[in-house]
Amino acid sequence: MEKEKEKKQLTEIKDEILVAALKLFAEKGYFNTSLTDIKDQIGAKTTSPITRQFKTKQTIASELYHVILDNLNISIDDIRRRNKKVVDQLREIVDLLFTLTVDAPEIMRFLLILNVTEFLPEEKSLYESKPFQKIQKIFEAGVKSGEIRELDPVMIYCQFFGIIFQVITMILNGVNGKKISVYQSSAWMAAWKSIAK
Amino acid sequence: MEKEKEKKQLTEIKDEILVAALKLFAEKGYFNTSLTDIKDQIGAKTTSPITRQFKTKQTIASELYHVILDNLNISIDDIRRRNKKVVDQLREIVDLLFTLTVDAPEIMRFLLILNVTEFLPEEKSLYESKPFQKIQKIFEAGVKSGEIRELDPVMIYCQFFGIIFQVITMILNGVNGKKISVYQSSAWMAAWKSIAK
DNA sequence: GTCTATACGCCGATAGAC
DNA sequence: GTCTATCGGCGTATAGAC
Repeated sequence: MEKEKEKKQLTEIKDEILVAALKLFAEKGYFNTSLTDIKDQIGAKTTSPITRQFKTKQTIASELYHVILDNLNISIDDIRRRNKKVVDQLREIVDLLFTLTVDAPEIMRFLLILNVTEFLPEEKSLYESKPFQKIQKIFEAGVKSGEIRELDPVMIYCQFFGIIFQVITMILNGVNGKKISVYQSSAWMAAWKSIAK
Repeated sequence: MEKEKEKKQLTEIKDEILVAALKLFAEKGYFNTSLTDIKDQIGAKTTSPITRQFKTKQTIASELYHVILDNLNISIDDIRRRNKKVVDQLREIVDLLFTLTVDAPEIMRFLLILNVTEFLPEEKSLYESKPFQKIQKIFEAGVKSGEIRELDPVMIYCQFFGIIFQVITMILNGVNGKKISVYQSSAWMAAWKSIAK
């Protein structure tokens, strides 16, 4: 049996910090969250463990953003591999986003509600990020295959994700209406219908 | 001839501060803007004129938010008065929002891109604000009159403004595509079509 | 790898002369 | 109503002992 370690592994503590930071950023925003808050959240006595792993507070947010986008990217690759038709791919992507909204709202708050460019000026916007560029390739394929109408690419993105993101934002801000699953299918239908041939 | 005043009027300086703050908030965000920045923007030597008119920095943002919403509210009343059909009212509201996007992008950035609740936790979200509650009354009337489909009220809002806001956000972030007027009419058509009977 | 202690800067806000 | 001067506080980040 492995002896219980008091001092945590590097990767372990790093993840712990990222999770804590994500939670706080999503709750209060980046600027309203201090390193002291993060320190309290992980139950440390000082901010040393944090500043050791990450040079600056910005680095935490930056790594967080990358981890989230990378995971999204992997999921989208998986979805593309498993589904042939564009409509099925998009449907699964929407399902994924709503699942995240319910199971990990912090992630969706970070992506949709926080203005990431305000504290990470170097980073690309969501629209220009790898996973969402990939999704725009899917739109393109859909236009070619005749599943999607021949609209301006920017408009396709805006119509589809405008609706999806607005509904998710509502849920994140706590609309007191129907069940989430109802909004999910309504959102999907409206978003798809707005671009489908 | 009136003698040139060195000391500015109260309301005059107040407006000047609000305009300066709006510009900087929209550019860099609330937290990246210091009172010193605002002071420089209005060409004062110290922050005294600012802290005299507004007790705190938050107050500036708060008054700004109210002024913007009040003006929007007035415009919407005017639009409702001048147009009978719901479709015409909504069309004019969309025109107004796009006009603001071109002529006063700071205002739209403040409303759509900044996360207002992060620095004004007491204030209502855009969705719950007076002018947008009023617009939801218009949606309601449209459903009654048969111009709009019988959808969930939240979904009507999300479909219509999801598309409109997403397009405006794209423009504010500088999409390098078609002319704005093209996006404007495309956005209107898509948004209206998504809720029209 | 975590602690104590501390430095440093910046910003918001105030007091009082002019 | 604007200036000079200054205070207090917070938050980031660092240095060095354990």
